[in-house]
Amino acid sequence: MTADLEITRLRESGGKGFEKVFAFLRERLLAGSLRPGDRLIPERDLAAQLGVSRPILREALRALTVLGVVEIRDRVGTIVRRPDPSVLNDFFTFAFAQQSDVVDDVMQARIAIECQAVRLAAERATVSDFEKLQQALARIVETIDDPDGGSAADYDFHRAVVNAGKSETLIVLHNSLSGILMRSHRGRRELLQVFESMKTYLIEDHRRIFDAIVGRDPEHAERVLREHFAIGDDFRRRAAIGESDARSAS
Amino acid sequence: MTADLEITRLRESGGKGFEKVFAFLRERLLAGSLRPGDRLIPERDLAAQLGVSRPILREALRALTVLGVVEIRDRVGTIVRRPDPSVLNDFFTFAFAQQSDVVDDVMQARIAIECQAVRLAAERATVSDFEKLQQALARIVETIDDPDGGSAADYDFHRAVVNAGKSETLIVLHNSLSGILMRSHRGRRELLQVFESMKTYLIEDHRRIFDAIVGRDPEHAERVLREHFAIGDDFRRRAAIGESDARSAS
DNA sequence: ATCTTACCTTGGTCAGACCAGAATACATAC
DNA sequence: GTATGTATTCTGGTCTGACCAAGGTAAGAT
Repeated sequence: MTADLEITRLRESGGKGFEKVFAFLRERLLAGSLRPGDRLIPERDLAAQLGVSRPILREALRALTVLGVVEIRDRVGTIVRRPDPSVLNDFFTFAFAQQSDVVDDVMQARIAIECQAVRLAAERATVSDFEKLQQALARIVETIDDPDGGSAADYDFHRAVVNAGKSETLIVLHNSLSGILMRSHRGRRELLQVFESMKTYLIEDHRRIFDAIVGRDPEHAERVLREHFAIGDDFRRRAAIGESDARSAS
Repeated sequence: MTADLEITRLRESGGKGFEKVFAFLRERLLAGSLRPGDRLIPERDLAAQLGVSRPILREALRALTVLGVVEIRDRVGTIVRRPDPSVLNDFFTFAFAQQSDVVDDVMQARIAIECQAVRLAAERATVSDFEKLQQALARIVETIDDPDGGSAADYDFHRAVVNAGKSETLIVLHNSLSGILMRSHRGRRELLQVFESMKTYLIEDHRRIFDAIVGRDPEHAERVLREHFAIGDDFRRRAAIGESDARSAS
């Protein structure tokens, strides 16, 4: 069997015990000889077959767990999972925990993702997507005076847009990035009270984005969305320098 | 000390041993009480303080290792690292190992990243970036008849563009995505021999992208880049249906 | 045929031990 | 006084064997 051969090779391959085992399992997972849904053999047996102790084997399994590749179920067994994008969230959380100044940088990535997604959305969105967008739009209008709810509604709309793009990768990335951004500045929305004109901006912009998607116009959709981000950024800039609606009416 | 309080709280907090320890360390890392460069206390002591056995503690440390948050150095100690984007690569590798049909989907994300990056590049690129782009451009011309070298040169140029955008997040994402794409279809470039006209496309397009960046025109830069991707996609489409230059000269 | 119950399996954890090499302290030689 | 070499300590890396609790299962009772 190929399996036995590989195990033999594993035994004499260099590296520490953990590295060996991890590399072995990793290869198996990547090669596809272990597929989602499969249940690994019991830890004791597997450890014996791989020539390591159970604690070491468990280190490797735990490592694969945080990567979302396998799932260790208590008193049941270790089963192979289809990679879950949520682990990305884990990583991003760590990656951007320290410096909060990277928020603007992460925002650039979010803009990138959404601008591409909105193009795809304009091409691929289904009627079902239209409905969801419409609902999200309605919620934005409803919650326009509620900072918390409004923030959620805003996020839901953007998520609906990305979902409508039908790109798994973009959806995954957008989710992770949004997670960071939400954790970072939760109260950012509060400047809504400062700028009365922002309400119109919020409603009108999202409506225009919606229209562009329904109108199947990728170019226009991206342009509007990009403009939307730019204006939002401008609002924040003006809030940062302490401007108010009165003075900014130029 | 706050530390002791937290440890006390940890002892009685629910969850399995591993979860407890992992959550504890995670919190510490995120909160910033453990900063990059710090060395954790020895495993034995830490395990004792946390009220778990060493194997369990090691599971948690190993988990943090694959997340790139800490580094276990043999016979030295466990030190906190600044999160390394390369772990993203690890995840993406697993995530997209099975289905090769997601390649097109990942490509969408790459396009998204690059289009945003090229805009930023047009705004932020330094003279040093110009030089690197120029060099990459020259290499594309040199290696136009060499599939392997040409592919590398192409990649280098695009990477230089993203780097010129000066967004750490975009750079990280682009790296990971490129890694997947390169692993997936390594020989894709071979259709170069089929389409003679592709040579001109390769050289001219990249030159135009370069010019747009130097010209500080974000809009134009993105448009050209997007067009570049579209044409490349078209080449692949035509190759897929077995077309050649002769028939495609319309 | 269905319900109980005892057993076996499996992950979760612990305690203590040994190894090898890095780090450090210390004693010696120059 | 400095430099070199050696002994000790510290630290991660690993193993062994054991115990627990609960899910699964099959034998036994109803």
